[in-house]
Amino acid sequence: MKQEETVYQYIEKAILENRMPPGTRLREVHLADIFGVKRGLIRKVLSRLTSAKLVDHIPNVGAQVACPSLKDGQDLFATRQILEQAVVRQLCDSLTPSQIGSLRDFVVREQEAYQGGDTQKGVGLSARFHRQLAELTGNRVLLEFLQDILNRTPLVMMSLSQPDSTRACINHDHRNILDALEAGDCLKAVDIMQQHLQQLEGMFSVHKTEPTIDLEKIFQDT
Amino acid sequence: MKQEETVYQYIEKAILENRMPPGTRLREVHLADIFGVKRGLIRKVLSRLTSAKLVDHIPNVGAQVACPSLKDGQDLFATRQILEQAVVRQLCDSLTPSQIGSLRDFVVREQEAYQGGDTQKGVGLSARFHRQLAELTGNRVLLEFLQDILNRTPLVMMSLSQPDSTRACINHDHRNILDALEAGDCLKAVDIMQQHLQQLEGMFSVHKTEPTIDLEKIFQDT
DNA sequence: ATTAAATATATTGTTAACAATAGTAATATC
DNA sequence: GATATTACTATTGTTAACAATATATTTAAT
Repeated sequence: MKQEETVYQYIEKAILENRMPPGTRLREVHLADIFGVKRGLIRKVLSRLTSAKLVDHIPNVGAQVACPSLKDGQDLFATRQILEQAVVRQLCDSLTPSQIGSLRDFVVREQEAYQGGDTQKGVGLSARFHRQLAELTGNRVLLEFLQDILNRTPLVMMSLSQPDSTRACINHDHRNILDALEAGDCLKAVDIMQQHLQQLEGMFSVHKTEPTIDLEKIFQDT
Repeated sequence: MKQEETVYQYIEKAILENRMPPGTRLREVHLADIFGVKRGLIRKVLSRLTSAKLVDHIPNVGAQVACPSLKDGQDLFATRQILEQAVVRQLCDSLTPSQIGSLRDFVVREQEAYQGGDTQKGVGLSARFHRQLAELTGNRVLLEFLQDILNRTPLVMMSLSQPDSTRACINHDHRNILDALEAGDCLKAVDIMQQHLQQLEGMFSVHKTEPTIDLEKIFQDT
């Protein structure tokens, strides 16, 4: 495969899997040495990751793993609600039995991963489930947008939620969504999706408040 | 302003205003000469325009103004329906009188442009109206996605619609949407938006069919 | 001992030269 | 004359050296 693509995916994967916490510096020569490539190539990759909002770039200083704000997370989830509810609504009267079957396979594999203690894999498969739903609409623009959101979500959760919170999709919700879709119960399917995402959002938005370093307050007693 | 940004916006503007038809070759040295900048800078700009899908890039051959397919246009409009209906739904019970006022100013300016024969300006202001609605939701992710769609739309219309078709937003629709929003009639506002976009989409999807160069058919009598 | 200034180092940003590739024209071969 | 081969030109892609900037360290001054 094309070298640039390989390096891009390595770094992207490391960010998505939360192996590099937000704020981690990404030095060009360092990365170039690690992957055995020239600095120019790293530069292109970092530039792409920056426009994907997985990396923050400060001119003349460098790149670091992105640190999404609380508002970023809220806007992300609000938009995700819009898109995923639309996805479910559209799939409700268009899914074939074989498509439902392949979705059920996903859910089973996801459950196995969680039960086997492989949370990392479970989280990945959860995202894949949501992605798969979008893909089945056949709308590539919609898929692209949702993929964008799904990619940014782990950083949001990492930045803003407690480390002990499980951060996983609730598996039975996925199953219930499929049941409702199979039954053609559109309203129910949308409703479960809505609550499902709301619950996920609840995992971070409660815990941390916007880090508005309010200098006023800090120096109020000086 | 930063040189790269300036050049980016010049080229972007030329594409958005349909001054360069889809397929137009964008040669690096040529552009570098025109803007009096180095080739490396042009390269970065073209790369960014490519990920914005305004430019197609063929490895080792070069860049050209993007040629969106019929399916691209359909997916774009389907997603736009989802986003803009959500925007209207959200604004229905949150718009302040002053916000409605500033939106009305937009519509007036748009109408003046069309009546003054400046279709170019009118089309631009139409897009600005839709953008403004999204901006008033305060959701930056949503705005980013809709802006992306609005930017790609002129190329879709150019690629796929008849040259004589007016390609403009119907001005009174905008006014009617505002009226419904002001009256707090959410269902009506959404309905007008839906029809409005459907009408816009109708301007291209009817006219041209996917250019599936079906070699089978061409050589069927040989 | 603290602050300020100067120096050194590390890092990003730019560019000009080179390499690789694709497209085009010219030449040779049948 | 049509086709294949070769040489040429235009264009994109890569790289190593250089420039500019920011950070860290040292030195000097009070």
